[in-house]
Amino acid sequence: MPELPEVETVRRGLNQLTLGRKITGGEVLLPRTLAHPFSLVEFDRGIAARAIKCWNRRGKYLLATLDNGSTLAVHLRMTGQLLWVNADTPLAPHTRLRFYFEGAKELRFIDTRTFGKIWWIPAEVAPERVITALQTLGPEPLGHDFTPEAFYSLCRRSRRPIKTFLLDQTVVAGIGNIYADEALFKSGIDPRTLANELTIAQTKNLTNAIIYVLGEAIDRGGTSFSDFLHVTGMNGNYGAVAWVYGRTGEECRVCGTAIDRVKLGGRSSHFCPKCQG
DNA sequence: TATGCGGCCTGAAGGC
DNA sequence: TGCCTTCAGGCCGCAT
Repeated sequence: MPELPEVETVRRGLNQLTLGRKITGGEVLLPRTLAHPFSLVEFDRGIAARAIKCWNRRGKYLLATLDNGSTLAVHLRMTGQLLWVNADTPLAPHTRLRFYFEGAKELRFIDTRTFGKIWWIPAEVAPERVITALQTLGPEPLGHDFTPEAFYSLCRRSRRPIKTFLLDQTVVAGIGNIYADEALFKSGIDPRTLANELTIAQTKNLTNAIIYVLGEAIDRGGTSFSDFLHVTGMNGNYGAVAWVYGRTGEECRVCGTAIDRVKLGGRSSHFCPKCQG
């Protein structure tokens, strides 16, 4: 599922391929994919004849600024993919939305489980007013605001298991199940540990581990655990080096102990009972 | 206010 | 072989 590294990889790809390109129109194949506006006509009118100035990222949100100041936003959720293809490329199953571009190119939104969302927001409306979750997003983990001190201060106020805490996008933006497990392994912390029971040293280790695993995954072009594809259709390759995620029963790469799995907040957590004891 | 949990959704995998 | 159940998980809304 796309987390920060995958979304960042997609953003970089989109900036290479679509910048300055003019959208000629769109087609919404699954109406519930469109979160805003509700009217398909208004959406089509909003994006038509607009060029893409740049793609930015906030947490797991992709935000494109168009040449008239309006915003095109995309959240891939679990299985969403953006693919840049020639217009004559056969339509893949689960294609939910198509953006037509000059030069017989298309940007297609493909989403098996249909959780993904797309917004078009006019220039006179702040994106945060429509996508209200943007108002409460926590700091970017690879930004200057994400410090061990600030993170420790937040941890002190929560009695949730640290794994559940990390998945809260208001705490830190962009972390999902995969990288939460990986960062907790890297810092030697049991995912069931209550956030407010972490020591200063542990929160510092965890902060550094989050920054490390996210940075490494971006360098490798995102994970290939599940449905993630680069905009050109290439797989990322982080999955080959995962420490614990998706490795239940397999030997820990450090100590050889079998990787264990527990449910926390309805989500699977993978960990090494010895290294994270 | 903080926390937990169900629902949404579809394909894959496992059990019978 | 075919059917049924379970599982995967990001986010939202509701209940406690």
